[in-house]
Amino acid sequence: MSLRAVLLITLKDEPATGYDVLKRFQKGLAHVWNASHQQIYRELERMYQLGLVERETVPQDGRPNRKVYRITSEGETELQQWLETPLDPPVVRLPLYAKFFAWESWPAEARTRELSGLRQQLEERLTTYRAIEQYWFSDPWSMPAEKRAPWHTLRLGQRLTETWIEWIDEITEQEGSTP
Amino acid sequence: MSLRAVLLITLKDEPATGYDVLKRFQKGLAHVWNASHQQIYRELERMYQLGLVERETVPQDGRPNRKVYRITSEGETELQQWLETPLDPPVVRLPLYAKFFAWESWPAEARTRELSGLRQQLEERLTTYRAIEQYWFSDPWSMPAEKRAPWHTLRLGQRLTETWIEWIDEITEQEGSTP
DNA sequence: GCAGCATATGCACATGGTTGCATACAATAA
DNA sequence: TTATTGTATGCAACCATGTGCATATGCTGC
Repeated sequence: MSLRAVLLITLKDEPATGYDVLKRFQKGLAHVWNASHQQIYRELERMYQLGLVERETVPQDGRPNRKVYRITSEGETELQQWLETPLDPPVVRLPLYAKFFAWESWPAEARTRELSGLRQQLEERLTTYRAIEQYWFSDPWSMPAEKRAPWHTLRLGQRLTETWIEWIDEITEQEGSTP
Repeated sequence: MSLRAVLLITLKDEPATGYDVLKRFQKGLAHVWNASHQQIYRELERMYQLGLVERETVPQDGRPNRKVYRITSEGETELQQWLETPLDPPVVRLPLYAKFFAWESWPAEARTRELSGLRQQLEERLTTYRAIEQYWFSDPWSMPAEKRAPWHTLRLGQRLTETWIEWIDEITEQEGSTP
């Protein structure tokens, strides 16, 4: 259901084809949401069947027609409802935790690789976050609240990533994972 | 694949029936991993077909037979391989983020409900974590490393939860979500 | 005496997501 | 010249997970 909501949000902002949405995900929304082109096309078709979006087929020569989707009032209602319904608490299910429970069988060398690899990914993520922040939100408080809102998600992402990194550093120090 | 690994880990620790595993999840592992009884029975059956576990059927009267599963050497190998392969970076896909991107359509009242509800859940989770820590890990450094390992996952859970709470508090202060 | 829970397993269906494959052409780079 | 990338859509199969239902009985508490 959440993918549907995300699609409705982005279509509300501006009508788009499946391909356009894919690009939006890849460009500005990758740290927030992601979906394969398959998932997007399928969901848009379903939403069309349900009347949540309408579409206009724009012919092109030499290429498949562009299907431009636009949110309908039914779609707006659906979105509104979703926004007003509190979300389920997210399920915790981290495979990494499982590895810690198998400590005895987990070779120290593999552990080092795992944790340092993860740490590097997290660092890269942080760099991305910082770049996005500088580019889009260099002065968030001069923005109106609705433009500023996405900045909050970025900030949370940053902090959670930082917490992860601190944790990894502590463990590698304590359990001697750096050989 | 991770559920399979988790099952292998817990079976390695001690042979068990599907039901036993379910109870282990509910008791000691809920904050780490969870799965419905359906998922467990189905996966155990599949693993049996693949030879990763063997089973002994213990008849009982008046009740379905107990099928006690035990890890095989093929299962051990599989687990070993899983432990040695670094995990994929976890996918970020938080529906809450989507709501922030729909700020304009998100009624302040719904936002308050959402965030304060979430905050409460997080507080409860923290309480649970602290209780587990006191009960199982009151003196982690006196434990051998392999017993202490699960404590690290608990610590990470705590810190991430705290980070979330701080973030919520900041937002509600800044954007005035507390009426 | 009966409701509800614990024990113990399982089928069937639905939803959400991934992966592989297919089509078709234009523009750009090697 | 050929290979790759970008535009644009879609089918089919599969994997992971969740939900509802079914079965059968013993034990515990009201």
